[in-house]
Amino acid sequence: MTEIEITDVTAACGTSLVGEPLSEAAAADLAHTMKALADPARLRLLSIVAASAGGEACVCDLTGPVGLSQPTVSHHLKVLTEAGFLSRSKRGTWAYYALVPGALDRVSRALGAA
Amino acid sequence: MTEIEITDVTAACGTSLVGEPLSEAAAADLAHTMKALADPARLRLLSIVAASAGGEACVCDLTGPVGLSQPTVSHHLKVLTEAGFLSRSKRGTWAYYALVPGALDRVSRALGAA
DNA sequence: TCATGACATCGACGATAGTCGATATTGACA
DNA sequence: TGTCAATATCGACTATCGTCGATGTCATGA
Repeated sequence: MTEIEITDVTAACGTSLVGEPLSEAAAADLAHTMKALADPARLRLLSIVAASAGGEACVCDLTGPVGLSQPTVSHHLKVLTEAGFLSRSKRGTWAYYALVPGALDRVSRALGAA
Repeated sequence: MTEIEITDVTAACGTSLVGEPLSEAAAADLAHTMKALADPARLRLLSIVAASAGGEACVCDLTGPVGLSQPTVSHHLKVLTEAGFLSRSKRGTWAYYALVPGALDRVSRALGAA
């Protein structure tokens, strides 16, 4: 992989699990998106960011609550960002992560919810 | 793990990602449920079962479309069944798998959708 | 310019997951 | 009872993932 993929979650938009059989490509895209959510540390990071004041949090605010090292937290945030669930804005020395609006809703719809 | 877990998907019911920070246990439960959906083969199996006539399909109808060996398909179906997404009913020599109604909807709601 | 602090990247390790061939199990049928 | 067909389980291999310590990068401020 030579380039960073962004807004991966949009790739699974329009496809629905319960409609017709997923193509091989659509299944791979959706699986890649779901894989970003298939980790307890990443789910907790998402929920903590969502519950933070201003809807954003920096890495230093996240390492404590999840009980993981700074490199590990940074890695998980990168996975979530590349999957299209988080956005990153660097201000000074700090990197603030925020939920991408509608990203989780797109996954919900891909799962067949109306 | 000495016992088979059933209706795993119900464990994540009532919790929402965007509400308040997930507890360690809730995150582990939801991650386990999402992990069952984080594989292209399993997503295709779910969609094929959903699109089958009568809403159910036997293993022999599934090995061909997904292009995997019979033991591998059987393994994926077991994961989906233990996660609460599929139900298994054996009639004669055949094992028919069907979608568990509402299972995917519960995941959608856990993701924060209204 | 140099030191400090926040974050990202690297390299490595152990654990887990997906896949297969071989084999066991179970039900149907002659 | 014996054979065959459908499915499940087992054992092994490979690949991928989560985690960490060490190090690199960059902005701030003395």
